Amino acid sequence: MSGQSFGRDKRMLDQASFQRVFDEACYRISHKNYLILVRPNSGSGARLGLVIGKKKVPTAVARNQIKRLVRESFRRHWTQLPPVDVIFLARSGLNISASQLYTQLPKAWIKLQEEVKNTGRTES
RNA sequence: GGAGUCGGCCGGACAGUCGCUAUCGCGGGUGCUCGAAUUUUCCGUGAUGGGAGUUCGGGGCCGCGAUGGAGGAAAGUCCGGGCUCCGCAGGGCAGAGUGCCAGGUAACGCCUGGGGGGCGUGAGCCCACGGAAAGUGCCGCAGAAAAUAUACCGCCUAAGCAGUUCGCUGCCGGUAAGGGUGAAAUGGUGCGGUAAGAGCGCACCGCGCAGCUGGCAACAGGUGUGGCAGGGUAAACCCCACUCGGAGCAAGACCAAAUAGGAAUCCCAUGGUGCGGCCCGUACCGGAUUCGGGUAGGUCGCUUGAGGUGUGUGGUGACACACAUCCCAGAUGAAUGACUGUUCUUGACAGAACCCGGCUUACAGGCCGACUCCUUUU
Repeated sequence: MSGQSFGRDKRMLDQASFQRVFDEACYRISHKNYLILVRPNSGSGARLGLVIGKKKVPTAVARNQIKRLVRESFRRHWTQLPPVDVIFLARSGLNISASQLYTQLPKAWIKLQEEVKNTGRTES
């Protein structure tokens, strides 16, 4: 399996997984336009979940674009990430340009990686 | 050349790398799952039994390869169908919708053709376009009066009465021509007529009625006749004609763990516990297998269809028919993308969610065809 792939094992697929992260998120990375919640998982690698509300991003085209950008960025940086569940939440006003979001996200992944390393917490 | 009308089409392109998803093919890659076989083997009971392995086949997963992968509006969810489930003897009422005529269609509030009215020099465009003598309601402001009519400014003084300076004045009246108000004032114009006037009479126009001609019809034309009914509003109630059962793919169908409870059959023990002093009796308490309901979850529904394209035939046309040919998204925490490069005209509105036919709304820019008006040149 290549590190660049983005199969079903790297996505959060059911309600239960989402609820676990919402209930006990260990880390959160906040930005004006989005919020990232993180919780270590027992699996083999990081998994991504997306929450893009219709009220936050009104048009379907914009929602799709944001999802694709975040997924793409996650896919590229997956090898650097510890085994955690990540939820990307859109906040209102996330209608910024595509390239802007794409350049911001790597910083968030690096920050996430360092924070997990420093605290050293893992799934017990 | 300029201005414009109508109809149709396109909605950046190409290459490379890395991804997502569906289908197909290949691969003894597979520690998952289902079924069958088994001369294999292990465990266990009081009894039926329960695993493990091997072989074969299917599915899933994994790898590789090939191919396909958002729209003209996918949108708004405003109409009409298909498809599901529920309801339903038949009829009526209520409610909702539609509303010139004919045709097309599975159906429509859609489309086509025609009629009528309005706008435009024109190509063309627009119309909720049945009924106001069935009834009810409403009609601001202005105006005398907004609907069983009425008389503000006016006009007249013929007839009757009174007065008189014999000019006329007043009363009783007549009238709706003119003015003024308004979106709208009880047909219009002209002539006659009259005291002044008035469909009071006549001509033409308008309107109503009757029959005639053309047309399937809406309607049009012309003939005769009636002096004229009588404001507007029906996207006010209403009347008339026609149409309509309800819910929606979270429809619906199937498979089905774990846990709890239920039913049936078999097995052995005639055992334990409660009631009881004891027997009898009665209630509850095992194991195995099977069955039905059913939750999480999964599968189907799910894309071959009132389908696209081409040709021919019929029709003014919407469209229909025949033949040939093609298969063109099917996701489900929800795919159809990202990056790099080249190029042009620098890319708008915008994302399928059961499927079709419409309507409406949004939209950078571009292409094609037909037609109209103006101007110039030959």
